[in-house]
Amino acid sequence: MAHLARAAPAVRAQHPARRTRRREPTGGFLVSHIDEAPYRYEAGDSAQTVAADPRFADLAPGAGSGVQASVAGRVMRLRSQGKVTFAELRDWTGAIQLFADESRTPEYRRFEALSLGDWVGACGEVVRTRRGELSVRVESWSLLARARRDFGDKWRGVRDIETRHRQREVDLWANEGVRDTFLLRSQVLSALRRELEGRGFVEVETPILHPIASGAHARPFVTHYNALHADFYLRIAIELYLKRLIVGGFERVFEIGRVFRNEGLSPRHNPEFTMLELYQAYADYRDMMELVEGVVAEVARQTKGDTVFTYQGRALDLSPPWRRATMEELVREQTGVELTLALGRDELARRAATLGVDVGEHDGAGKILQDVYEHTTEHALFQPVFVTDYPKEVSPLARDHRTRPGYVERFEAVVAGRELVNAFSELADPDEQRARFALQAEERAAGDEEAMALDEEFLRALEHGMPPTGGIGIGIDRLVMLLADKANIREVILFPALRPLGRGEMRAEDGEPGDEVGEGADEAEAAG
RNA sequence: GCGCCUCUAGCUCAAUUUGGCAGAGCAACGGACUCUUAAUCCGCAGGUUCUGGGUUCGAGUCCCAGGGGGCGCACCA
Repeated sequence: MAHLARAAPAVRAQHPARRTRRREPTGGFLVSHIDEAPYRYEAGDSAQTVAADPRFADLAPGAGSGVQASVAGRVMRLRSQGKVTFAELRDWTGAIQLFADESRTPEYRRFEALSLGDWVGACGEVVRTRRGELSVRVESWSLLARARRDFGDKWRGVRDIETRHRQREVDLWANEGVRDTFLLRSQVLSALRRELEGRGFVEVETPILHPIASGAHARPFVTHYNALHADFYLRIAIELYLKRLIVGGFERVFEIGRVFRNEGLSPRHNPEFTMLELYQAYADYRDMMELVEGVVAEVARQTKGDTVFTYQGRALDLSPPWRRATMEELVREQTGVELTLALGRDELARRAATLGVDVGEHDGAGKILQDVYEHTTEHALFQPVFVTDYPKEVSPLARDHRTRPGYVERFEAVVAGRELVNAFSELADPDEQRARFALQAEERAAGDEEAMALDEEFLRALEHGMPPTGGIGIGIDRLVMLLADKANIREVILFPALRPLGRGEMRAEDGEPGDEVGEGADEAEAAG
């Protein structure tokens, strides 16, 4: 409270707004017949279709094509040269130059006075300038919208990371490659759906507001449903509802959606992130491995053109089959230390300590094994690997391993040192599942706030009978990071979570035009 | 939550190691120019140096507290 009072927004707002003030040019041609801010504009061509049109490929410098084109976009470069002006117009597809000259362009002086960032629609003959640049000669034009703020340095764009993430709309225009990253993200989602549908999977949508947040180890966000006088939770996983659909007869089902976990931010964690969860009846975790490596490789092929590419300077090969190794094999490989549940809790704790891994008082053998793996080994696994056979203790939803007591049939696919996929042969026995939840309740009682909550409706569903089922969860943001070669998750999320700006800061930046005395007249006139 | 780093004009950055009048490029604004490609040239303007205290004759610079951001740790399947 104290710091809010000190922000004194009213005082700060009296200072001149920091935004770049753009005024109507005062050259004596304020009365205009140029259509400004029309309700619609029909551009028959895109920058790309004009630039790539074979009819213009051999157009000689200084020659006209006799073909009319009509384009719309933002003015991103402007070079005025007396009685001719060149403008680079950028639209979704690319860029095309506009060429205006005093003799042909209506209200040429007004065109010349455009600002960078203005939205313009223009049409005219496609010509090649004397210097060889393919251009649309402006024979009519509209000012579709004005830019009253600029996009930063013409050459270097906007470097400030905070601005880039808070004002993504600016980042998208100011910095090269940003749009491509998000376009790639869209293509990845699209390819995933295509691949899954091609394998007979059906996409569904289950609730995001959950009365009980379960299905993962995580703390939820809490919200309140007024009509029901009840607290609800934003989902931390999609799992339990999807398995109920398997019970309901959806044999191959998936959902791509946002899940929410109330935890810290990091270059690899955003509190809301996109998860793909998928369940397949009659399948086990080995089937899931084949599915994962097949689908991920295919998505890479469709979006990157290859399953081999560089990630953060290192060659990464996603071609199937991926290596399969147990957690214990990998730990031994990495540390030289033999760890197995058969050693017992105390011996495991001793060996963990020699590896510099802290062991909690309540940690069981399984938790210790997992901690050692995560602290010593996971980050070192760069090429894709299926890490298999997790301790039962840390896997309350996975089915007992068919041959190894104390373990479950679970794997994580690790790529570039990070978990990309978590999957298992699903536990289907309702009594066993209830017992697993009971163990989780004990852990919760012992202080583990992330221990999984018991979901009675899910247990009832299992009592109706769930066939053998394989299931997987894929972190979509991390998959996109890999394919887009980004080290920070915020680079692949359009609007990542950031601390909200204080009221004072917004106020100061959005000062009313009136607080600059003497300039209001120009703006008022221009509006008429 | 803890530690380290960081915050200067709309944007990108300067501001001698060791405190001495806060600058440049870009864009913006006014103007010149009939073929530009980060055009060029002339002119003009632009600042609570994140905020609040303190030390000092003097603070962008040093100290304390707070805020935003980055990275690491913790947390986190």
